[in-house]
Amino acid sequence: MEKQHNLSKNQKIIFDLIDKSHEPLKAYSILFNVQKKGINAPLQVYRALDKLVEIGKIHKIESRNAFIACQNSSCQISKATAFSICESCEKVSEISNTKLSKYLLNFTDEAGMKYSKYNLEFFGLCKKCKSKE
Amino acid sequence: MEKQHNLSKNQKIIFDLIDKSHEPLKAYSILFNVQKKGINAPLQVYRALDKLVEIGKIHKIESRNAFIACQNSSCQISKATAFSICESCEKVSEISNTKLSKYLLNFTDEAGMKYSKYNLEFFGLCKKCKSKE
DNA sequence: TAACACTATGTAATAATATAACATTTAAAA
DNA sequence: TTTTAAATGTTATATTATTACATAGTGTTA
Ligand SMILES: [Zn+2]
Ligand SMILES: [Zn+2]
Ligand SMILES: [Zn+2]
Ligand SMILES: [Zn+2]
Repeated sequence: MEKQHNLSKNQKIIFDLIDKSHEPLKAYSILFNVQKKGINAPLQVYRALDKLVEIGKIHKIESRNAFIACQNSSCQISKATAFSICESCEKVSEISNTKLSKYLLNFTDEAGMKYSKYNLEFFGLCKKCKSKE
Repeated sequence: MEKQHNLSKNQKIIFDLIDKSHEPLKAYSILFNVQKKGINAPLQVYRALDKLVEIGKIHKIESRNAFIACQNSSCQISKATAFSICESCEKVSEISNTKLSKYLLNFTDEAGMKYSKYNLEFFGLCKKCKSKE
């Protein structure tokens, strides 16, 4: 059972926008879209994003500086994330694969270190783009 | 046998700086450090960085917006990269592990897709920082 | 209730990261 | 040589993110 986080006003506005979106959203595009709701400054957006990332409701796609809602209700820890990114249409999907996450959380490096946190981004062509080639 | 890339003047200056460094370097820190060599503008740095990433001489640490020299002579393709990042001292090491890369390059997602390119960043505490806890 | 700690908000200014546009030069290939 | 591609130089600007400071709400506890 995960801890219940009651989102604040700004957090809820911004989460709802990201959650409704079918593509990753960038901070300033979010800002533009929530100005009618009274959020006027970048910092208001970044603060909400930081919190939402921290509690695992959204993830940052590092290679794109963009944010998507978590698709995996069990990953609200937000510490072991994997995504597939289409290099043609920029479609991003979260990968929820138990075997993969187990493998990576058990991975031991040369120095014998294990890591409880990782971010993995796969790149390629999505099905749709592949068929168009 | 990899293709030999003869670096241009700016590329060589910037690669040498990154290669000598014991930590990832950020673009504007690079700019500052090469101004005495006649490189004056951000774009000159970014162009060299883009090329060096493309040919696999350096990698970008996406979560840090910083660049390190490739430690793995066989990965000049620059398409399958893994790093460990210390969240305390920010030390970054490239992970060269055949089993890991084989596992990830063979990974098949729910839709049956395989990916020939990925970037993986592990986070934790390095040995030194762990012992200080 | 009052005092306190903690979280969130509002606002302005600015820092840090990255690209667009255009002119010129150099190097490699045909 | 002619042509093509790659690299450079320069200015301006776009995009992403944080610092600093003031204020307001929320929950806890004395
Ligand atoms: Zn998730
Ligand atoms: Zn696609
Ligand atoms: Zn490498
Ligand atoms: Zn460390």
